[in-house]
Amino acid sequence: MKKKAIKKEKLKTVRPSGKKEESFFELVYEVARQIPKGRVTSYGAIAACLGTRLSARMVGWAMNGAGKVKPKVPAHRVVNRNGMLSGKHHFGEPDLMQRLLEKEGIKIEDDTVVEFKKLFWDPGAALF
DNA sequence: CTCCTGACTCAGC
DNA sequence: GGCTGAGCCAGGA
Repeated sequence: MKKKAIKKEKLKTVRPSGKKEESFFELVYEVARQIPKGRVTSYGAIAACLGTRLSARMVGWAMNGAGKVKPKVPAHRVVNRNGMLSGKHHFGEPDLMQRLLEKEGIKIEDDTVVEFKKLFWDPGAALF
């Protein structure tokens, strides 16, 4: 297990050379799709993985079309930094997101992922 | 073309 | 210790 060594990492300009001009959205989609089942991540983590943790908003915004793109993006595995299901209201039904997570073995309490810290999946460590 | 909002996060008060 | 403001990028009116 790796400790949280990502304290003040330098903002490395992650420029996927070779890849096409993938917009922030597509990058977010790709990362979100890499989330293993039974694991969750935060918007900031994805944003930070892309190099811009300040654009965490865009991550959430990108999720706006998560269920529209193909393959479908497991946006329900993406929560805010506190582990709270901030986007549950955008799944059509507020209980849908929680149900999906519980189906994967993730316990949800008070709209928050239990042991979120433990189930937290770091895209930066997993992909790189 | 311009303005604003939006599923976040950090820093400041 | 809680709330507010500012920053990010992209899409919609």
